[in-house]
Amino acid sequence: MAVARTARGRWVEEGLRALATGGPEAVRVEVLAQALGVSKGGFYGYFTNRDALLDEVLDLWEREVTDTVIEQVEDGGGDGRARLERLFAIVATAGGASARGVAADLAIRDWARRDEAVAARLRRVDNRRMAYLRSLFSQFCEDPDDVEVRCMLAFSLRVGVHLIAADHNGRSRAEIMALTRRWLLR
Amino acid sequence: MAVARTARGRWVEEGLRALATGGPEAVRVEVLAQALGVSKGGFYGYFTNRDALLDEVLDLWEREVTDTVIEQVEDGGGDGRARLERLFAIVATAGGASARGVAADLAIRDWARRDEAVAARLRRVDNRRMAYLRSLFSQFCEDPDDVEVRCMLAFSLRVGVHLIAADHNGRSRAEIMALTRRWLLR
DNA sequence: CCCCATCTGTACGGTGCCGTATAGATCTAG
DNA sequence: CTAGATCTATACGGCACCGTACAGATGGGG
Repeated sequence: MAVARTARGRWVEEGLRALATGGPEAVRVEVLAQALGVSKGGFYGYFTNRDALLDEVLDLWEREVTDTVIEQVEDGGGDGRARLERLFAIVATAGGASARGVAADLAIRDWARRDEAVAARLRRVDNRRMAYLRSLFSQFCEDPDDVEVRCMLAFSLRVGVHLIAADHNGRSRAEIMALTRRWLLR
Repeated sequence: MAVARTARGRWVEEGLRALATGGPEAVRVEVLAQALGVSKGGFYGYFTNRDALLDEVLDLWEREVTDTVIEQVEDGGGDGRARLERLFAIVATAGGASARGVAADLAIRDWARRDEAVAARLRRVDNRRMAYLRSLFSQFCEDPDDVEVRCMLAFSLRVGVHLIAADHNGRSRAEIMALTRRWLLR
């Protein structure tokens, strides 16, 4: 995530950070102001109100999330399986720069359950992701039903891994994830 | 969910309802009071504060969620596959009485991302569910790795289906879910 | 019938936040 | 340097909510 040059952009970025870690309720003007080391006075020069900020936070998320990962995978080349493996690897490194991205993703999914406008945005993003996933699985799966099943499972796994708290009979989550990814690619 | 007889129980139930639909932030004493047609005066006779209520809401959820479904599945008998099919069917009927159960489940998963105490409860519940799932898959899968993979996929699918907004190339979500369940049982 | 325990309603102060108003600071052009 | 424009800080009123205090109602034993 590029550091915003403008003061306005800094508000939006800080908003996304707050959304990722605390959900939409945590995006408060006065709290963001303090985090930015600024008073809230200027905020209403840039945004008409808190909702306008939330809208732009979602804009930023939508822009960031759709393109970044897909480009990263495509740049490496290779066939469908190779690209899927790379995609899985990128998603698996949740400890790195994409950690906040994942958190924002989860926060927004939960938010979309209560807000139709957010749900509409999520639908756009998910459809783009799903289409990309479909294009990769299609390269080595004949049956379109099979493709769709694998897409749904892969996508669910990506969400579920961060939301499911169960252990695995002594094995580590990472091991199970590796086994599962292999299963989805067979 | 049995209707609570006691006033105290009514607070907890209403709290769970609020949690399910609006997340933990939506569980407010004064709002619940209005929903119950009562003033908030009495609340502090039953609970020391709002956090104590949230704790009991989680207790209620933990009790309800672990036993109800498993019993329902076990009562029908049959082998592992039959029981899994019944389990899937029960979970799929999200429109019925379990709709609030699913919503609470999702709200608590999101909440657990920010609250370690909630995460610990979720771990208990998820481990129980995962253990049950494991016992069923084990009945027709030799390889324990295979069992673990199917459990993780089935569990992720159950969470993901409510959180993923993508369409399916013209097919309905219900169709894809049916196909996916068959895939997991093969 | 009355007394005490228990429950419920109303009133209050405190806090964290929103959005507005306004005054000061800073920066740019002439 | 000065005048206007632009950004920032502070102060304010309002609201929703928490938790406390207390006063009235209610309802079984003596």
